[in-house]
Amino acid sequence: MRHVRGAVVSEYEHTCLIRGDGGRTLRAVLDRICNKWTLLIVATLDQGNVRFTDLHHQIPGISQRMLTLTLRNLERDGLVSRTVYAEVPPRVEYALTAIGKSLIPPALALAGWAIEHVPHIEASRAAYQDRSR
Amino acid sequence: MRHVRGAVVSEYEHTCLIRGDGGRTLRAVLDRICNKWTLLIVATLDQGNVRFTDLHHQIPGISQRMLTLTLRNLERDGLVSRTVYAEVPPRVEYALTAIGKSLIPPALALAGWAIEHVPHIEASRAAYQDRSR
DNA sequence: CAGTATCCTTAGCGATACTG
DNA sequence: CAGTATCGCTAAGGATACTG
Repeated sequence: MRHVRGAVVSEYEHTCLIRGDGGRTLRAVLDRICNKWTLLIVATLDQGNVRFTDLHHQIPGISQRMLTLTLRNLERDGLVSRTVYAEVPPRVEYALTAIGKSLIPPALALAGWAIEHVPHIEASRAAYQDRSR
Repeated sequence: MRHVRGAVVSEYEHTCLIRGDGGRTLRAVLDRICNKWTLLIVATLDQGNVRFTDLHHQIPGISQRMLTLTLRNLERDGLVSRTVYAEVPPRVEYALTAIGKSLIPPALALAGWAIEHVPHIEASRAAYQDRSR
């Protein structure tokens, strides 16, 4: 319960965090986060410094192209740091920044919700299919 | 704390919630949630029963088409209920189901993160732009 | 009021091949 | 090792017009 201009406001008002500016702030995040590989990469980088090839091996199914692109976006947004070592053969290590790390708890909240509810959602989808036949 | 091949492993192991099945469960949710309108609609429906036209007015910028499509998907996944009243003119009310409501806390976690970090992220993007000029 | 139907553009992604 | 470059597909979404 919260108070706004003296009135007691029920829980639903919290959702103004979501609807706030017409959803623009939330969407700014969703647009960066909700692509196919970002959260997987962030979760993988949570173990510390990781090299390009290690990421490639630890994330099944990702192509070099998408790994590079997603890492560039994460670097550009300041969630991931990229360190190049002047060696031969070249070595590049990626790591989460403080902001990158701070993304993990909310991501875990979503993952927890997923694990809890996805089975029911899939059942619901299947039932919906049957109805329209 | 857990041990892997004799080494002590810290918190990062929590992220197996995300990486678990190669990220399939999490992606099943992200795929439904991360489109442009879903979370906005869910947040708007948190106020209770809402009619189609009310949703249309309360969500700035959404087209009839996308409102219908997104609502259908939410209904199909069991997050939203749809009630048709046999009246003239027609009346249709949408509401969150229990599962739909349960999505709000994780969504708020993400929205909170967004509000806290998006300014810094945008600054980082701008700086990145400048560097490549 | 509460939708459908149609057309169209763009962004995301995969596959493949090549390189400093 | 750590990437680029190019091509091609598909799905998301917007604009507009129509309807039981």
